[in-house]
Amino acid sequence: MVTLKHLAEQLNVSVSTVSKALNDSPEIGKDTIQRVKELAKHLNYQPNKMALSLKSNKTNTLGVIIPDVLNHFFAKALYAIEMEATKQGYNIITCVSNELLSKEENSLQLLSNGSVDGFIMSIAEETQKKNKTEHISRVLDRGLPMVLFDRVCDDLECDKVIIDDFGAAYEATKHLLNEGRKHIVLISDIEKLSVGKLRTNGYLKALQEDASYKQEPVVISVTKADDLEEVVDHLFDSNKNVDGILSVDNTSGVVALHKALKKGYSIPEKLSIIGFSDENVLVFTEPKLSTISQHTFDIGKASVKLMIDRLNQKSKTEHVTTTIKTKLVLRGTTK
Amino acid sequence: MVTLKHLAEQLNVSVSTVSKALNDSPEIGKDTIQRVKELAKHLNYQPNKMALSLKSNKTNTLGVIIPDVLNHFFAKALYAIEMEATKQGYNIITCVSNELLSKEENSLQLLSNGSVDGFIMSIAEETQKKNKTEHISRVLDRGLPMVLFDRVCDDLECDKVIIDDFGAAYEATKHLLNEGRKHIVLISDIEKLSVGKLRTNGYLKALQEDASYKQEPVVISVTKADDLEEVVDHLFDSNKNVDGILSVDNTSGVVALHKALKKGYSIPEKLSIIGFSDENVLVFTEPKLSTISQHTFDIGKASVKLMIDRLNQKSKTEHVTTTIKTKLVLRGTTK
DNA sequence: ATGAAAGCGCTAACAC
DNA sequence: GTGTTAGCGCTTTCAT
Repeated sequence: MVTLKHLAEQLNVSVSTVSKALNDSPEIGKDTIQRVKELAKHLNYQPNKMALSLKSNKTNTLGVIIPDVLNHFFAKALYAIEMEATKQGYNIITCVSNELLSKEENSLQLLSNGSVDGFIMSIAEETQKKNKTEHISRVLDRGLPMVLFDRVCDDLECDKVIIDDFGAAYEATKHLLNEGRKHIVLISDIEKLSVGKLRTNGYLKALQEDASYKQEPVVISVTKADDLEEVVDHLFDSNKNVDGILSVDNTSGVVALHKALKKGYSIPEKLSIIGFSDENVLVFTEPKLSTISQHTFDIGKASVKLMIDRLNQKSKTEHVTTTIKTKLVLRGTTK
Repeated sequence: MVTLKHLAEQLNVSVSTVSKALNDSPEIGKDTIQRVKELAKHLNYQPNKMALSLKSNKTNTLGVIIPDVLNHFFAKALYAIEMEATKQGYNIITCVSNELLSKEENSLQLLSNGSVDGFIMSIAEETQKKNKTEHISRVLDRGLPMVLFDRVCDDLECDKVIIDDFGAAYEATKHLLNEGRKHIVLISDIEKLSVGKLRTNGYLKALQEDASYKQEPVVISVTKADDLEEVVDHLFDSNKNVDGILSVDNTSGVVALHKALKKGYSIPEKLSIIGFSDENVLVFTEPKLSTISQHTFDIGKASVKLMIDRLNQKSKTEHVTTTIKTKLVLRGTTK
């Protein structure tokens, strides 16, 4: 690795002269600057990142902790975060909590030693279930900024990026109601998560507000351990006259569509389906699934922006929560 | 941030004493060690990562560059890499090349300044098409080790993790032949990639070796710009008597299955389909898609192991190529 | 216009 | 058993 010292020796000047020259200091003569820069380029000199960080106490690196890369939502958020961070001159260190509290604690702990300037994170399922926040507060107390996205925690004082989960589910349910649906079932594999509960509440609220809707709400909660296909099969068996399905997670909408078609439901004539899925599943559906689009890319991007803003201001300002708009995109599975 | 200096001042000893005590040096008295460790724990002391790295010239961080996080194969590889790296005490800095040569060059350049101890990477599509390798050689020349996985380049002298792409496709084609299939079509959206070419060659070889197979091979190459569903529709229109489909990429097998069912093919009686897809798509298929399992998790894990081995040995040994076994998993879309 | 020296936080060879 | 010192690569204040 080429260092300032090497350049200095070769040019018979001091290290500090080289440093200043490379930083275009007005103290240094034009010709010297020229000579230094030429050699630096020629030798492909790169300022050592660690030395820079040690000196400046800034790493230009963000810690990103997501619950699951195999979940397309988080993969896309990660993608957006990486894009935007790169654009802003930041690297990202990625950790996957695997929905586990212990891994989340561990990652936070390990990266809080000057490895990163701040964290962008979405809370693990286990953490939300157990409602643990000390490991996060500890980070905050150390003065490391944190942006929470999607799965947040109201008790924590930090910047957040969310969508209007309640409103999105409410609106989707309203749409089904307006289609004249009389037996709308909600299916969710995220009932234990903050976002899942909000979405369910949106669904319940919409039904409740509709005086002409007589049916009891039906919430089908699937866990990771369950066989999703079996649960969906059972849904159709035990709700013979279902005419609307709202899936508030990534995959169950697609599965419901497949199963419904197989059972001979005519879609969307007899049955409407709306999912929370990403566009990536559309290629696997026919008719195309109507979805609530979360604008995942915007969520990731906004998280980085919030973080950079926070890092760039010395004075502690109020924490902000950005809400990304969702959009109900009607396709082939709704009227 | 708590430093050795803080501890030293509070305890009225020197910084080096504190350092040695925390590292259990035999030079230091038992009681001193005790006192130091207690205070360190109490103050939640964490050794500064940057100082450590600067001193030791090791970062305990790996640079991971993948072409596309939204591709489930790479997401899973990333997951495995993160898991194994964490297990071995390494962090990973993730960059997404987005299949672009320029981003790949950029990431490599930016992280070659002492940010990472080595790189684990899979080559971008554009890079493979243009057959550029200078940016990679430059990294290698600097003495930074690199492990290439999946999409490798034969000209580069470094460790590699691959699967037997040729053999896997060959074996799958053989299976279709043994089923008595007489009109087997290959579909691929990765014809431009090293792995795609190898798989196609495996298919061609198997057909060629079978004297009783009279049909000309049919290779349908899809690009990102094409509408996959349209191409698949066209496949069935222009190959009326197709009775076997080998999809060598992630998604086209699933799409082919859906389209075939819609067109009324009885599967697997009249038509067999084998995909290279990950298990994650199975929930969307009925009957379940038969696939070539790539053991993606093992690929990621092996990459990290190779890297750590390389980092742990001073002497330059021969570069090694690890081949991960694939497995043909027969499910509902084959006889 | 250039250089010497200090210091970021840490380790380790070398005193005492 | 503990302290002093130098040095990792860099920036920056303060001399010259």
